[in-house]
Amino acid sequence: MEIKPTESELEILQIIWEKGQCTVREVHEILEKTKDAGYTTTLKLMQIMHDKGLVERDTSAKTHLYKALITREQAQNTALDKIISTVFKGSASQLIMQALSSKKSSKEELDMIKDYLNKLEKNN
Amino acid sequence: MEIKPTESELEILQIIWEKGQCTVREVHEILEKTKDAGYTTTLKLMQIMHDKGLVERDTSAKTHLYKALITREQAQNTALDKIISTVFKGSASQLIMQALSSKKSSKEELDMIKDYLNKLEKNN
DNA sequence: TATCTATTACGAATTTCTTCGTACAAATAT
DNA sequence: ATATTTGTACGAAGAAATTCGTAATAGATA
Repeated sequence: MEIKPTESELEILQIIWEKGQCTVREVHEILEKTKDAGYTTTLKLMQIMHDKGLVERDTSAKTHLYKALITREQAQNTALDKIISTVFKGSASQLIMQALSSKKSSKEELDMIKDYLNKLEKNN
Repeated sequence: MEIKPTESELEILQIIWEKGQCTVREVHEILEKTKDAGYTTTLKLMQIMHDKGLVERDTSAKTHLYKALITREQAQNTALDKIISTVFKGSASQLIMQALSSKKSSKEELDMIKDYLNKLEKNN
């Protein structure tokens, strides 16, 4: 089975992940800040996401409540796989180095990454 | 100015980056191995890429020669920015950790990354 | 109860991306 | 010279994603 949310669907998922569960109105209000689309557009998108099995919803009340059916981690991995194969020649370590060099993390973040690396090497 | 190659355009760019420059035929022959589309489809896509300014071409001979106008690094950064903002809550270090944990690199790669980290911290 | 408002349903228009067929031109082979 | 092969140009069909308008309905309010 394939999970490949579209661009707009990811924008919506992000909001749902953050909140845990959402009404269409809540999603739309947040979306509106950065995007310029009508309420029914958001509604339709969320209905389509439901058809695709990306979200589930509780329809017991008039206002439906949506929850994500895929985790952020799943979406992260799908996204990583895609860009690793399309722009990083299949090399995850290339991606990591590029992210390190161009996205400049703080010292704390770098330390965290280093710790994690050490832990990884120990477990081999 | 926005550079956002589509999925198919990236597949083509990848081949051009690899070879430096390409004819449509060369690109198509490689594409064919993994994809199932006609020659004129590849041609059309490359013409569109030219219209968009993603590639330039030398039309002095009958068979045109295409070169990339954006670098792999640019495309990598655009792609990274996009997924960092859509699925990693804006955190590059999150992306790095996730890549480390789920894409398991070899010992050599891990060492390379660690070296790079040390170099980074020194330069601060 | 009657009216107003918020919400869902859904078809359809729009836009973007992909694919292909056909026409024509240049190079090559017969 | 003519036929065949190889290439580009380009319109348009097809597919996928996004956007919106309108209708129906449930709930809230007067």
